[in-house]
Amino acid sequence: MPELPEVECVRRTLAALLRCRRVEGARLARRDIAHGVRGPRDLLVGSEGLRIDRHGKQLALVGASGRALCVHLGMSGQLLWTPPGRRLARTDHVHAVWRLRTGDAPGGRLVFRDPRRFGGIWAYPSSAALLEARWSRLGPDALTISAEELRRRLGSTRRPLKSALLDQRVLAGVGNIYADEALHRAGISPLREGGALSPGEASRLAQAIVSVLRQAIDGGGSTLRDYLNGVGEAGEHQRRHRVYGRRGQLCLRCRTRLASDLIAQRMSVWCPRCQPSENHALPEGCVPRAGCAPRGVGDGLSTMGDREPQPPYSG
DNA sequence: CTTATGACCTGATAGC
DNA sequence: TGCTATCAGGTCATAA
Repeated sequence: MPELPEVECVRRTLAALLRCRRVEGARLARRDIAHGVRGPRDLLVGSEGLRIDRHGKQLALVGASGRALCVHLGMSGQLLWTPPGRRLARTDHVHAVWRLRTGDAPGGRLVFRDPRRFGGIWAYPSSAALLEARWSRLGPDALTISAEELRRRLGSTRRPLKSALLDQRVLAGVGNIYADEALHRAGISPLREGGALSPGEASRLAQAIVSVLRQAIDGGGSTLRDYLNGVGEAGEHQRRHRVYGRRGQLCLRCRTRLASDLIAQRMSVWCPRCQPSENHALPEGCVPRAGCAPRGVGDGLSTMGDREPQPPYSG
């Protein structure tokens, strides 16, 4: 379910809470969603001063002792904190519960819920071990991707761009929603060959990826169905989607009817006019095609915030 | 090696 | 109302 912005919102809403709490106990309701968990310590019981990191769509809870627990929300996962004395909002599909403590007082509970069970948790003796076993296999975090690095990661792949952008080994954090949104903002078709981007196109795409992800984080993420942040709040960014979920409707930039098709088994939506599938070899910095209004003008959507200083995403 | 495909799950919704 | 089919934000193993 959650892509980078949603996972980052979960991280931010939990960071301060976890930093000043200790894990008093943990309960694993389903063993099959947990990996490498042999005892309570693997679930961070006894750990305090928890840090919460993120790479792409994955989270890591790291105790002061160094023990690390990777949490992947998969498609339908939630990591939710509930204050002391409050009952859980939902108890179905709750696979793990951590009982927290603040000094002598109860510190509430942290819950991992995942109806579809595409997510899970992975325990490691250290954050270095987690990095080595999991995060080293991912591409660079999409929130900080540069044009040069994006182009390098795409290499000479013949796959459609959409397909390459969804590959977490190329770039970590982009999923179906933000791939389509970024490609639309960049004016590049999802069908273009991944390895055939010009430096100018790669630059537009990298900027579009970073800015759409930042905007989405500012908007609290996209809540389409059941995404909630770490304290149970829904996001608002779905109201700013320009192509995702709008198949058959008109392009908000040029009023052309949006095209849609399955690419890499995922529904993809794009504007055939703003995002031509042929590379017209335009000079660097050129807006994709005549007839399209300049980006951010006349579409009723502000691009403010695109150039704000980059917020921290770790620690 | 790269790329494509189906499998893994549950729940919401549309259509009959 | 109740049934079935389809679709959904993500990976993973396996096959081509």
